[in-house]
Amino acid sequence: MNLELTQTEENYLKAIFGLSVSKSKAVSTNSIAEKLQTKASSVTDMVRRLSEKKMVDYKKYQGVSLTVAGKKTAVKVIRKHRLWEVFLVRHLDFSWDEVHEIAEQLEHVKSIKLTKELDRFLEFPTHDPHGDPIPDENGNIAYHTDMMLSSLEAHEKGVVLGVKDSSKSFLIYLDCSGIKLGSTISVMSKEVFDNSMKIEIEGEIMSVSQQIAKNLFMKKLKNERLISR
Amino acid sequence: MNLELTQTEENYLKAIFGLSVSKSKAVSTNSIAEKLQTKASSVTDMVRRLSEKKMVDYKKYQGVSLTVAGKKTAVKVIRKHRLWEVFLVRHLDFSWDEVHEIAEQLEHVKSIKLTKELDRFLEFPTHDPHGDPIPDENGNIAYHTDMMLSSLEAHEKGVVLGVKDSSKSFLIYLDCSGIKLGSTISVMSKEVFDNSMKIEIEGEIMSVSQQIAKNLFMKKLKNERLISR
DNA sequence: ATTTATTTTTAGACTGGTCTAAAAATTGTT
DNA sequence: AACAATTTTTAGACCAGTCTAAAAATAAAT
Repeated sequence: MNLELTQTEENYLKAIFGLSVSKSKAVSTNSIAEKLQTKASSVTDMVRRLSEKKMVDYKKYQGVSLTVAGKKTAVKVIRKHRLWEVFLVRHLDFSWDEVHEIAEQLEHVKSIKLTKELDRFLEFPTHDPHGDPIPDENGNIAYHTDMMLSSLEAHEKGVVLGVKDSSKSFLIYLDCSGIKLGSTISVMSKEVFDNSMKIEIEGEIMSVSQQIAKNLFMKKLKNERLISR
Repeated sequence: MNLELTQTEENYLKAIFGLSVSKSKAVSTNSIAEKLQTKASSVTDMVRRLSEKKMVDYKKYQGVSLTVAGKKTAVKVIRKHRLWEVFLVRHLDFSWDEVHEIAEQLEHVKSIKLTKELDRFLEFPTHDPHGDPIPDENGNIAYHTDMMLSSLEAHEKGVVLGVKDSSKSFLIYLDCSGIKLGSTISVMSKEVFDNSMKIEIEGEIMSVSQQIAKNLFMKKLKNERLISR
């Protein structure tokens, strides 16, 4: 058995990692299949291989969870992915909704020195262009425990730190609406019946659905209205 | 049949391209096998596939040659390889003997915009760290027709432009000897019996074998001795 | 608790890429 | 021209990764 991991295997580990963040329990075959756009039977096969390589714990019909080695590998790949995203946006003029698929390829390039030097070149960034934290060399992740836009109340304001859903369509929506990382948003009012919000951003007033508001990480700002009173 | 090329297929095209530069005739199965460290039977299989994809012309027992499409693809991959090498050396503190294997991975990342932006970011370099020319966006390659060190005569001097053999061991040898791109070398004398040369480089005097001298591209400099006469 | 629905796994087949061993074609030598 | 040596191709097998279709296990519903 070859101990080196293929790109596919790394992608499986990443997917399992992503799924096990929210649920602390074992991850189901079907959920992995859905996330990777493949079939459950393929997942079963792969999970068995990863189990032989001691990357996941797996008991038939009981789902999978990452071993320490598996988690370590997944985090390394995520680190590379996010570092490349920073590079693409900062130096190659990509916008944040374009970088994902390219980073998906770059994340599998194998060279410890490469990752290290890239990190240094980028001056040790802590977050990628979507606001997601970049794991450090030892695999530690500084999750930001900030609130979502949806949990801000009327007359409060905050700064956009990142997105939870980083699907292309969502990112494009944000671009079109002029919502960027670092944008300051003031909540004007909240509709009771659908939880949509009227917000003000750089002078513009617009409405966002709860769906949108639930996917924007915000840093709440001291409310100036209170101060000026 | 899938028209997208796999990394392996791209590597075969690159190898065939490399082999057909020197020999204008069709390339032999064995030479490809040797270059790619694989077996002749594997080459036959792959060449048949590439032939179906109209990337090579192939007649049994008659060797292979690239079609226009095949050459175009090969050159694109080489372009990406060399651009990444420039990036690694210039911005990530790699030395020229370390970059090859990483560039072998990066060259397969698929994104037209990526290549374009990388080129711009690097300010449109014309040569990679080994002195090899970087094909332009249209696939044109500016081969330098300069001479080898071995063809310089005693009392002549020149500047190191690049290497022909870019094997790791050779590059390491050059590093240790203090021979760099841009170094000025003066030929002191040539031994008749083994064609080795006594050279002077940055004040140091050393001896290089013909083997070495035949693999260094040089730009001959006007001989100051002649001028001062 | 038995039946039904869902999830998961197996079995078997396909593709891309590789190999070994043997057959076929080409080239070299006398 | 005939034999030997070399090169190239075929045949058959294997691994990684995928699929479909069917079987087995688990979960849900009555």
